[in-house]
Amino acid sequence: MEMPKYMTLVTWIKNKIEMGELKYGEKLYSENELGSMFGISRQTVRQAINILVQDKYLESRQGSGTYIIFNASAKREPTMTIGVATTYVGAYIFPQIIRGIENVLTTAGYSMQLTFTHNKVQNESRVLRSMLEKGVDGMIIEPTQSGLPNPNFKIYEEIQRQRIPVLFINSTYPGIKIPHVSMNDRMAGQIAAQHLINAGHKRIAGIFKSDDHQGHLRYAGYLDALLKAGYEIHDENVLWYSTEDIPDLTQFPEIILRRVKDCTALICYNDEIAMQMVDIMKKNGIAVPDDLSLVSFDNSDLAELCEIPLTSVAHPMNVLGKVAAENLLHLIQDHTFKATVDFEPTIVTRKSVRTLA
Amino acid sequence: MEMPKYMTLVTWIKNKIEMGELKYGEKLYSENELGSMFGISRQTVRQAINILVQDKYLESRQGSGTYIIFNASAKREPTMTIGVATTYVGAYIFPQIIRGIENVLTTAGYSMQLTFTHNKVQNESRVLRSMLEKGVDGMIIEPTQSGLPNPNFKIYEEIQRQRIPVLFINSTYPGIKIPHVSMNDRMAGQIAAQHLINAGHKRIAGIFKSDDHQGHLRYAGYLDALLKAGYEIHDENVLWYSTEDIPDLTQFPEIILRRVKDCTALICYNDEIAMQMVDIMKKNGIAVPDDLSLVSFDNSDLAELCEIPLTSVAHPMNVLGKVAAENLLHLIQDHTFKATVDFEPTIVTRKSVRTLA
DNA sequence: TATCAAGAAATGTACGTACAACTTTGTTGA
DNA sequence: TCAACAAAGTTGTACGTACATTTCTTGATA
Repeated sequence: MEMPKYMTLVTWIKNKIEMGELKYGEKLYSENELGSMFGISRQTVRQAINILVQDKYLESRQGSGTYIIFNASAKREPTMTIGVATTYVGAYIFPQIIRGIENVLTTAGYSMQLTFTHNKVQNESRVLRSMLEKGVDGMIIEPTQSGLPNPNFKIYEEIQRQRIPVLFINSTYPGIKIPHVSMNDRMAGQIAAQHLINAGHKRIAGIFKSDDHQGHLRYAGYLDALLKAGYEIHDENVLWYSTEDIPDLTQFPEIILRRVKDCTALICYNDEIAMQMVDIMKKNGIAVPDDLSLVSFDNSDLAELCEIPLTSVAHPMNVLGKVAAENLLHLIQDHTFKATVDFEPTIVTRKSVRTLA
Repeated sequence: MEMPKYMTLVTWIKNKIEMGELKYGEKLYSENELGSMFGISRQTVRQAINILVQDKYLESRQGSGTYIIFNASAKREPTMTIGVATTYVGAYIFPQIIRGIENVLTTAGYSMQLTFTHNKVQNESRVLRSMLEKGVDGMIIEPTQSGLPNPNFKIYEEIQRQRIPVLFINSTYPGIKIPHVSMNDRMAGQIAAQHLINAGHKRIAGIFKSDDHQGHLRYAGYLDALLKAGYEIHDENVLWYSTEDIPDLTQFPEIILRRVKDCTALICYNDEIAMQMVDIMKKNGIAVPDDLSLVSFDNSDLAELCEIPLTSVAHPMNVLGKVAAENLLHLIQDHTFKATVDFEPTIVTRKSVRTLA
């Protein structure tokens, strides 16, 4: 005999549950019914049901019947662990965000299971599966490659099916219904450009990240401001880069110099890029801010410590982490909680922008 | 009927095991034997045995018999989770260390449960207890307040009793037998002082952290070098500070200025402090390095980004994290593995030291 | 002495019966 | 209308039998 009769019944019932044909709380067929349905004895049916009760798929109530319970989610006892996955950690704004999250979680008695995706979708996939397997009470995820279509959406479906609360930070995947806590990046882009326009700049170049949704939004905001001011858009002044190119950006200064030609200002995707730009400009005899004004994003330590302190649109950083963690805890309590927050950006003025006459 | 027959058999067997009358690996009576011993049918015996198999007391092997195995508590199954507790995360060298650890753990299929103690022993206590409760396969701990006697040693005893591998990073508690992976701080202190001595400096001040064992060691190395060179030690040139004072150090410049009086050089506990010193000196008309040479520790980003780039003794950072994680995984495999590593420090020369004529 | 095969012994699967304990539901009676 | 009761339905306990599958032992054979 290949598979014991009770085993075929086990898999049959499991399938029914996982396909959603038998839902949470519903009553299963009675032992006698199943017996006659499958042409097996009641004892054999009981054997199958016992296994599923052990695996927390079913629950038997004497005198009443056998009921379906969610195997992993609804009946799972809390692990008091929250899975957190950010793209990077090395430095920059990430440690601040993580600190914000950790503070809240620890205070609430949770612990944080932290992983980094290095902005690779395969890693995101692996991380999410691992969290599902370990059984976390909730997840805070910084989406990877959010500018591109997301291949992990099947996993997100499974997570939602298991009713595990998830919150995105910094970005989202367009078209996925998961709450997010981030800076309003479009408004941030708009503010950055507007700041330069107010300072009298008319021809403004931009460097944006192509594989992040954030990059797209900041670019959109940049366009908003230019269009509102009635200035022309020049495609040749916009440089898109993807994550893999970052280390090389300083290696090819001519590409950048070509973009900023005729421009009096440049908007950089983040402080890190802006700092590299300061370096490139210095080496090529372009003075910042006298010849070229710079505005960047995130207002990290780098903006302060840069040779020419950078005017930068402030990222909430540890406040964002704090709010994300708090909202996730709310979500765990109440699955209908509206957890999405868009932080209003503010700009911090330093010395990298020159006001034109 | 008060208690079902199969239940009385369950408790009887459980008792036999817990009383030590049936030991690990031994064979239980056969189902038929138990049946006749208790005057019950084989089916009923099987019901009892099934329960004990589920509870990990017994293990049935077809054709052979039923055997006693360690019950759940003694035979804890791996959680594939490593608890990591560092003091801070906000920035500085910590993200690098954490990245190093995370990389190794993730590659090996483990996940990292990360917490921060903020260098408070109460937090360390809470964190360790939580890890014990959650059940981690190993721990990487950065000791808090390692300069002071450790009040958590009871917990460390319990951890060792449960044979959970632990590894300290960056520091240790003197007198506790737990392996550690850190920089050789005494040698680092010695190298820092020697570098200044070689540059012709004779009167060298120092700022050290009093509540870290690291601080004590770096101070000891500083003394080593001065004594070896035959220079006098001046207590009034050494400033000790504790963690709580850090934000205030720039608030009381006169305390620092008093210490560096008559000195041509200053050794700072870390880059963060050194950077504050640069600030204070600038505000008080003391030029670095012309009037005062500075050497610091850790060789973090700050050393590079500082107004006056700092000569600093290099901290291995992410290599340290990597090695710590690797050694902990070794320890999990083999509890006798010698996991202690002292990294040999090297000094990175920048512009904060002036060579005296 | 070593090898192999048969048989004994153990657990695994499957069916059957009987009754106990409990829950649900519908009916009866005050 | 409500409470008590009865009946039906469901799972829980317990016994029995039969045969399958696997492991271990033993004895015969080369």
